[in-house]
Amino acid sequence: MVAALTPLRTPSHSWFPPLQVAEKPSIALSIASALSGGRMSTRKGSTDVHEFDGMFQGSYANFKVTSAIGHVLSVDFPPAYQNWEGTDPMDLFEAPVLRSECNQRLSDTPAEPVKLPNPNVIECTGIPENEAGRRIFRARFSSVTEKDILSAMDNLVLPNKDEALSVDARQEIDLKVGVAFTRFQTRYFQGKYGNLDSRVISYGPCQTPTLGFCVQRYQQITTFKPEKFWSLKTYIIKDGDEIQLEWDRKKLFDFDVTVMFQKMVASDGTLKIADVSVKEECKTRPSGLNTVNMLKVASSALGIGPQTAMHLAERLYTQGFISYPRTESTAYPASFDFRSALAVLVHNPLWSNDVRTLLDAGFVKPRQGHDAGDHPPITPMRSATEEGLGTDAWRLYQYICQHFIGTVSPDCRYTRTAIEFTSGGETFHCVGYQVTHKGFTSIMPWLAVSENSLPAFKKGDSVSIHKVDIYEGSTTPPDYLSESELISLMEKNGIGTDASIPVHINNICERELRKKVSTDTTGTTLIRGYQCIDADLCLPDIRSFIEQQITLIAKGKADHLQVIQHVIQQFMKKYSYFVKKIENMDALFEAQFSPLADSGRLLSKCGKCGRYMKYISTQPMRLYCITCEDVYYLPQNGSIKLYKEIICPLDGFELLLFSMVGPDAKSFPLCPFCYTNPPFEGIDKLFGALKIDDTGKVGKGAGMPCSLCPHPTCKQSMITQGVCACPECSGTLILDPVSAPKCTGDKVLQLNSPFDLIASGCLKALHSPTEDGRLKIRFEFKENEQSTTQTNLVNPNE
DNA sequence: GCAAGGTC
Repeated sequence: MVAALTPLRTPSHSWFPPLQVAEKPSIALSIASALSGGRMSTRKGSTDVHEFDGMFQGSYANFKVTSAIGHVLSVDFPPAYQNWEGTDPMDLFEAPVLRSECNQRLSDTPAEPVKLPNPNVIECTGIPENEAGRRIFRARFSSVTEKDILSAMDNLVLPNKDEALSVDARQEIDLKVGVAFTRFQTRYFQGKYGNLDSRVISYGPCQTPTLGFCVQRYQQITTFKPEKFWSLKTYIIKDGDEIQLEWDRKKLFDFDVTVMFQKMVASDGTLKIADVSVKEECKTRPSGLNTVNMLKVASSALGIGPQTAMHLAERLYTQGFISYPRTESTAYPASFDFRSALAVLVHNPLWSNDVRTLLDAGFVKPRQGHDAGDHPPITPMRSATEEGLGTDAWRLYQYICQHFIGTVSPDCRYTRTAIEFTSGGETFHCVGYQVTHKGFTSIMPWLAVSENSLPAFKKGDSVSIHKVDIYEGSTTPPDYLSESELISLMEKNGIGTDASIPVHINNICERELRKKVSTDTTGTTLIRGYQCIDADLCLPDIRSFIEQQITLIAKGKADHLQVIQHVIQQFMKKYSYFVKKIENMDALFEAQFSPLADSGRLLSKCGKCGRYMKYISTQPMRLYCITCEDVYYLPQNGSIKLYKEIICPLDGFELLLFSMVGPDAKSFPLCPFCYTNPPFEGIDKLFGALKIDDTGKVGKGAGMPCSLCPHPTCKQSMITQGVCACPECSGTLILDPVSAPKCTGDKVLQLNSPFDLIASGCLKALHSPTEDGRLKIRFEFKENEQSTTQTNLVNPNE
């Protein structure tokens, strides 16, 4: 599972030290500590580099250990496929994909700084593939312990390209499937309904089945039909106490039959004690705490959601209070020092008695759990107080401590006494519990066995019946799916991982797909839609299918390209069937949402039919022409109003003025049609409308406002409004059409697009003419809460 | 604006 990589060059003349690259910083630290016996020096950087001297394959060597930070490469579509308008989602399945660096550079490499990425990491080291003496190994260990790391170093293996290829395949499949379905259904429903009020209607092989679990339970509840049932409750009086006996038949769904049994028992009048059984039973202590179990307890017992719980746990980890919080393992490594771990907790009055007893009288080893080959279970490392941590962090820490102490405490032992009675041919019973050893339940009292003592009964004796009643009850639906139950279902079905489960749950909550209220939501409608078109789309099998296919790649049983092609083809079939049958889902949306024509208010005349369009102000902001049935998307996160009733000379649409929010917000005019359908080919490349960021990725959502338009005569275009080149970027300064000048003689300018303004941090640009005909331009920038100004002198016509 | 999965 965990791997470190050791590229080593040992040609006879040049000698390079072994470099080890772990998958994440926490593991680099563990490896370096284990190999150096804690005697290493650490250089801080984007990723820390730990250095120490030691022996490698029989020679002295200066080791360097560093790490990646999670995945090295992420995957996305090329710019040409980023445009929602111009791309048929179907084409995405066969589109090329680009891999780019996620968020990291290895901070120390023998050659050049890191360029690119399991082979990924190998390429990152910058050592050419055919370099003489390049030797690359993989250290495989099953737990991050000194013993396993040392033995992994003695048993190095060659890197496995198949495993890396299977990860790449999953990325590509998830991207193509998710994005294609998401874009199609978002566009389809946003183009028809005005009150969906969500930016996207997303689909994904993890998030959708997760939502499916919630909706499935919701459906069980709403379609539940309660049924009446009846039961016999028989009472006796023993030693002055009334005792209620349970009927072995529990309940019957037929009243007349229940009455018949009641008469049989009542006419007998006595109960014979048929059996008395006394058994010693035990409730076993927990095994080590892993992430998923911690999240379940946090949600159900502490009321802390998965996302928050993970944040708290990460903070507790970085502050040294607990061990690494992301782990699947519930088994401790054989070498784990429980005594030291316990000793850390001895001074906290809350559990000092329990801990002292365990240290003095002897503790037990935790129950054997599951060893996933990653980090040990989550364990307290340092003593803490509530004041030092804050309430919620403290409650989580307290649970982690109690759980740990529980794991090394004895099992809880109790005596279970069951008495069996017969009367009129019917059998009844009562059960008593008597705890003999509290064991771990004294530190985890919520798991305690509840005691109830029974008077002494002797087999063969008889007692008279005090009364026998009929109890009428009714079956009840299950509760809404709790977060804790959802986590269990996801884990059981292989949906997400310990790291991503909180993210998926958060996604469906944030996108308002899952609500606890008992009303239909977009989420329930979506799932009902999949159910009637292609139920596979919202079932967990969709994830297991992908996982099972890419496992073939990882195990070298199938060619990665063939697997990707096969899986993509399956999804293309599903996609085209879904598109063909979307009206079945639409029938459900129609019943729940209002058509665009009934939403919003009239604003701006359509250039095609001359009638006013509807402005939909719920996100995403857009215009809808009822006559033409066309939708025009607007810039988001701001306000929009009509702009001086000016008509775009290119298409006859009425211009709008968009204003961003905030104190220094900029405004710019736009034509609703041009904005998403730029009239000039290559506009994006010519004028930098689409921002290219540091990673070379094209920014999304930036359309063409008038201030980018190269129309030669229109008063709003860049050509007529442009003043000069911007000294800060490659753009052009444009006269701001609306900002009122604050000082006489000054005019407020803005860069060629509001996106540039934000990108360069420029708040304002004021200009005033100078005597020699040039313009004095003062720029105001804001960085780290500090405002600075810069003044430039320019010739207006250059 | 879109997936999932890593980690900060």
